Amino acid sequence: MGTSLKPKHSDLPAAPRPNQRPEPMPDPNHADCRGVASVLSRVGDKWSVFVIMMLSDGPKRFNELKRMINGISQRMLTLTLRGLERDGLVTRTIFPTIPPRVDYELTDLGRGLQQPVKALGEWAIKHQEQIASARTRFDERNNA
Amino acid sequence: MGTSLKPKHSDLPAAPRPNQRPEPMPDPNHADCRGVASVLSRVGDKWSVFVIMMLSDGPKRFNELKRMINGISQRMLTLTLRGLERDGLVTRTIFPTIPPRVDYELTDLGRGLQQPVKALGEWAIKHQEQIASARTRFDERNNA
DNA sequence: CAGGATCCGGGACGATACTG
DNA sequence: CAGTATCGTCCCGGATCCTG
Repeated sequence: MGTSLKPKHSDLPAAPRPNQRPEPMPDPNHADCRGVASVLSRVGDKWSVFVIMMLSDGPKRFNELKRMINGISQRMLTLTLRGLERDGLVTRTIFPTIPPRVDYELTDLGRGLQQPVKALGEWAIKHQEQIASARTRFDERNNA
Repeated sequence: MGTSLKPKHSDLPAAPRPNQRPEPMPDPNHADCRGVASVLSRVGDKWSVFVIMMLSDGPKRFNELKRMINGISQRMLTLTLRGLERDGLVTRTIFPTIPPRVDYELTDLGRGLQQPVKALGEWAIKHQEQIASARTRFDERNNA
């Protein structure tokens, strides 16, 4: 698989990323497939994307992010940040002050990822109406 | 959220897309957020991406896709194709022959989506080593 | 303030069996 | 061949309580 650690079955507390399954491997021409898929999963993860977006303009603190994203639980924020940190997309800097302070910041890699993601986001914005109407049409023509 | 139909709670049989949750809305500046997020989810969905890839070079039949993707269950293939069809990314053409034959083909919209997706894929390939090593480093430095 | 530990429901997904 | 129906499992993710 590539991403997860497979703690066997249970709910490993601080799991770096409880994502992905055993990964049956779609048998592609390129063996890169798995790695690519795991990156795509990152992008498909709503929270990860939002966090990356919020970090666009400089480092942020934990609760700062939590407030900005509004709707994320602290559990998911922690998990998401751990995942991003694990992939080398964000850095986590601890200030041993009291009360404690932790800053999260995009790495160069993370900033690099922003570009293709934004491209996709712009495509999404540009075509969201087409998609929305396609959906309603499909739904209408397809229920009693 | 924009993608699903919310059959209330149960497992609606032919649900266009049993994906996504109630969508707490991350309170972004742009209201586009939801629509964009749903598109990103599409891309994050491994199967959807693979199907789109396999359809790059012309229309394919159901079992043809199933064999090409190898590892996908017919259930997920059906669900995935329905989702893509619903979003107007692929078309479904039925030939009332016997035995039945159904062709799936990318729409212009679907082909358009390929480009940003490929951009992302290329980024992923280009940096997968960085990410992989970041992961192992993270994992090593972080377990007893 | 930043996050670990736990409990728990619901939905995603696979496997199997059946149909037009 | 191209699906649909049903069942069961797993695990994602929210809510809550606790700590340094």
